[in-house]
Amino acid sequence: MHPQRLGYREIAAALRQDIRAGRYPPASVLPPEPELAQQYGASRSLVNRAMSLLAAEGLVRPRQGRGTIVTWLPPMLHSAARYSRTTRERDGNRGAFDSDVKAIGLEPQHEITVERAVPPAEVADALGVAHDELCLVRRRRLLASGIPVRINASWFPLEIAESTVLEEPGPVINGGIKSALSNLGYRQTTASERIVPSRLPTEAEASVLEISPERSVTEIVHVGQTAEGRSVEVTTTVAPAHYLVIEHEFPLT
Amino acid sequence: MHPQRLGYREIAAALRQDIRAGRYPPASVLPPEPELAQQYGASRSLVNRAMSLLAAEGLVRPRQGRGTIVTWLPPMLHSAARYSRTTRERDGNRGAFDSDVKAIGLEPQHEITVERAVPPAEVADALGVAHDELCLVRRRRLLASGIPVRINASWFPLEIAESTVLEEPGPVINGGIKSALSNLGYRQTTASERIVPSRLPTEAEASVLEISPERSVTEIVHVGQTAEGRSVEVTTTVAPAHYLVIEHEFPLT
DNA sequence: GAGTGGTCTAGACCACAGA
DNA sequence: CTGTGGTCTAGACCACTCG
Repeated sequence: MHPQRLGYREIAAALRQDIRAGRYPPASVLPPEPELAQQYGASRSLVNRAMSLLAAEGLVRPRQGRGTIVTWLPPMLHSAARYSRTTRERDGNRGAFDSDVKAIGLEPQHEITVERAVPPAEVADALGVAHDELCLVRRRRLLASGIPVRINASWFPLEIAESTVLEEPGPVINGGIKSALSNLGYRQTTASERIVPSRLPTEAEASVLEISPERSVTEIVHVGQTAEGRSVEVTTTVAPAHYLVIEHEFPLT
Repeated sequence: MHPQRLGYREIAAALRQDIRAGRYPPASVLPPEPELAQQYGASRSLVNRAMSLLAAEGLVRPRQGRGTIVTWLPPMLHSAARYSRTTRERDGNRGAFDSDVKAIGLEPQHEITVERAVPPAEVADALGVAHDELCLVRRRRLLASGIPVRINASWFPLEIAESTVLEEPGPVINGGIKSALSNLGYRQTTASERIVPSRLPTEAEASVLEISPERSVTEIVHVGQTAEGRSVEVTTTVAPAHYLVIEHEFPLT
């Protein structure tokens, strides 16, 4: 099949190209490693090492006993402007996510849970609540044909969110979270974001996103404030690195 | 030395901890792989695989014949607010970078080149010039004790920058680029940025940043515009992923 | 049970840097 | 020349999934 002996980087490159070219579509299963080894005239160890590269890049997700699933999603999903401020505020990206995923022939899925919990210290500080204070948290997990693409957690002080529309379970809040908060008398006028482009996932994140522990993630922490300077919403986003592109625009003084 | 047999992830974890704890400081050289193999009671193959993990994370840079150099830099350099808008505009981050690097006991270095070149299509489009039009480009490479930390390229239309202070070589432009452009009659009022948190480097980038091809990078494309909507400056930043943290604040409408 | 990926070894050869 | 990391093999055993 392949005339020359290839190195594991070259095997990875070949598979990478096949995947991006659509020869192995997203959510499909790659041929087993022994078969690929034969195709490329290499040992299975070598193919396995090539696979580790692709897994770390996020193109692929090997699972013991089940085979290796293609987790690469074409640029459409990452691409520009969709995650811009206006869209995000309008509907929490739900619509944009759904149409992006459908556009590449996959099935968008949402999992939403609403609960009361003590936020991590970083979030508590941003919200200005005590480290042991219960808050309301709305968690979402977005998937494309079973591939986890992003997780969100939106935190609100109980004082604000208790027994409001925010505490209702269900996939959509009419007009979005910021609109709902505004109706409750907490209109946000400024927001700040901290972006960590790449870090290793926590164990919990790796498990929920179904990625290997060495696959890095991008984290965005969004804090919304009212005109009085009160932080009323902290939303954290964690996605496997490369599933996100971020755009923003700002005035220069 | 180590009672139990460790897996390569565990060996990597042990080394990771040692590095972060300062047992192997930045820019120092790790013990050779055979020695580590003996320490951990494992084969060299295993240690080598652990090293691949650390290299992909960017904690370490193994070089044939020379040994494995620690390239991890403590959070101080990444940490918040330093790369915020105000600082970046003030002095192109030069001061902040120098003091960050010195604070961890390393030597900051800058390499600056100024030349005329045809920009990549993406930059040409952003500047609104033809794809074959010569532009002025100021390139910088920032290093900490020989470890490349970041590369920048600032592009300007020749029409604006020809024979101005922007074309002078040398490390600093008094007051920064935006100030210089303002003095030339091109005051910027808005900027937009596109952030690609994680992607594989081009060959050229991997070479200039001295990273392996599978070590991902973060890219920021910054476009500055005048009140008339003319793009007068495009600055691209590429850094090994995890050397950057980004913060910004914006008004909500 | 059969087939998948996950891990590991022992040893080998190579490319490169430096004394 | 020696010692470094880079690559590769052949084979082994394990853990997991599914029929």
